[in-house]
Amino acid sequence: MVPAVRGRQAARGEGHGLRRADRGGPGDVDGMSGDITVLLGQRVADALAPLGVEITPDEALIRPSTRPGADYQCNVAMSLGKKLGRPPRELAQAIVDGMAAPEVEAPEVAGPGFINLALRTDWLAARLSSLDDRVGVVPAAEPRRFALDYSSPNVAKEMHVGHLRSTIIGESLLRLLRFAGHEVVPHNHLGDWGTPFGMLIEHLSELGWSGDHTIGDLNGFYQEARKKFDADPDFADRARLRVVALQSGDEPTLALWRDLVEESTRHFAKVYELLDISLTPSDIYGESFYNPYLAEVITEMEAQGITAVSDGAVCVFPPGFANRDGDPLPLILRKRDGGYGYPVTDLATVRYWIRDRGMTDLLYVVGTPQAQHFQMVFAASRMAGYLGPGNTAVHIGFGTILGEDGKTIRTRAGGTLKLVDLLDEAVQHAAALVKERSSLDADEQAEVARAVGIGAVKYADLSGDREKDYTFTWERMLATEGNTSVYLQYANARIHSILRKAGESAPGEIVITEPAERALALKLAQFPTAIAAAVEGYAPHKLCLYLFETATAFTSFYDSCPILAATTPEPVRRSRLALAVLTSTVLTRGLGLLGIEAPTRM
RNA sequence: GCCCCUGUAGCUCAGCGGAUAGAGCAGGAGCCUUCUAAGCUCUUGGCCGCAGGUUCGAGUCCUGCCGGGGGCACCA
Repeated sequence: MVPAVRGRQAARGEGHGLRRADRGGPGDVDGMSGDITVLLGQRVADALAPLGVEITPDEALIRPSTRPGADYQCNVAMSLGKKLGRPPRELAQAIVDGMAAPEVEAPEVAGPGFINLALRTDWLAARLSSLDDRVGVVPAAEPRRFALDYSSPNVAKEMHVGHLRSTIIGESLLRLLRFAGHEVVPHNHLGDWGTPFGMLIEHLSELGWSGDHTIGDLNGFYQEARKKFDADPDFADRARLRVVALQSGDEPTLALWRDLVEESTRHFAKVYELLDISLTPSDIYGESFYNPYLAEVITEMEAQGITAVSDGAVCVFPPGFANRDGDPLPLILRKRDGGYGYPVTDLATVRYWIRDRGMTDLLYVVGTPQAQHFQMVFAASRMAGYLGPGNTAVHIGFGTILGEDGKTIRTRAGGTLKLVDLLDEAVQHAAALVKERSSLDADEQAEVARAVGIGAVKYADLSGDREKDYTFTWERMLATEGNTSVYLQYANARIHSILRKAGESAPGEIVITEPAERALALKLAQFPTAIAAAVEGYAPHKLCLYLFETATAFTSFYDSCPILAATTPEPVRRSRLALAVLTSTVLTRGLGLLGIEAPTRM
């Protein structure tokens, strides 16, 4: 049985580096914080200090409120009252009495000890007027250095749906973390090494490789090689010799291997371009890259006495992991036959990025089935000292994409769905939708269809909790209503339409009078909170939800607050234009952080 | 057998120990001579899988069951 070429995404924590304390800059205490909940939390903390209670802004338990007349609530008095032995309502009142918060109306104590907080509308307006295109997001005061492993397709195979989520989620995290002020080095952990390459290279060699094949040929090529391997023992023997030749650096073998890698890299680049993914060939750190370090890693771990030989294999047994029989579960570093076990590559990865590249945090965007593997790798890395106390390693797992039948998505014939085919279909669906609705010319429609189709695929992937499976349906994905990228893009396009028609009217000072204006303004001011939530949890869906709420707030505003109508007084028009511009900035920026384009016309 | 993820409206999903659990779709009722109706407004719809526990307070935390998915030594 020949192992398939399987990489990270084939079938496949700890604490993380972003605590709330990392949020916001030094401006937190002087009212310049991007995140209003941090600002309000600081106000409450300041009010508590004279009472001899020290808390962080986070511990003030500021939460958005759904009650009429309140924007936020503070829940700290109940829990704190218990600890201090004071009635919660009394403590809440003491906080209210001692609170100096020019941004809020008079706070009110309610119920068992809630403090209701309403932002002053004029403060809100002034704040929005002061925002630039970062919309209030303050870069991290103490930036981290992240090594981000995502996408990770396999050489000699076309990308398929199994690579989609890692690629999309990873790209969004890359953009989010960088926007939040962190350093991020992406790396593409290609499946480009191991026993299957013996078979592939041997087959390639026998065919007389001319170098002008396409990856489409290579997909079938893989199957041929495999068939041959299973049917012809002589070929199988030659394939095994090729593995040895490859690993010992035989130049003709390596040359063929490089051809495979280069051809695959060209294919990946094409898919990445279509998907608007940042990864380039220089971000490739495939399995082969770590090959030279594997022996050292094993030697080091042996020298530390943390390895054991079991059934002839060199293993590490991180505590707390058991197999079916309840026996300790190993990470196999070196197999009985002398070959390397795949865990050692991941250990070498940890060592390389932390020790050699000086990263502080490691992120792995890999399917949830590999959760245990990563837990064990991280545990072993701690044992070996590759991960220190100041480092974190996080497995960013995600669920499976399901077809409408609830099973893993496949072609009608039952084969693996090629990613390019899927994306082409998305663009085609979008093109049909655009043609039906749009008055743009054909070229513009094609460009919009691309943005809408690709955006829909990405948004569908990003808008739910990433740990859950999700069902892939064109109908829901491309719905023009509801929480979809199309709805967000449309809202943004409408704004641009207004701006084009605004003529000599320019955005001006924001003055809030109407309820719909205030609701929109509040949403816009919460952009930094949404970014912080998405970054802290490595959870792009939190940004999606925020953007959807912002878009609905805008369309309600659009409906009830005419901007360019002749009856709208000039100052109001200028204020509303400013709100519209800011909304567009938020939507464009937000979609951009998800890796989705925001066309100005649709 | 052990471990991980998961169960919230008919459907797809949010929900951070806080007040009466929220959206969208679908269903029902309205709204375009006015900035893109790919839109807006109103509305019906819930034993948050079940049972205990923790506490001022549990969809949220803990324990045990039940259902769904996944993983568990030489493939990667």
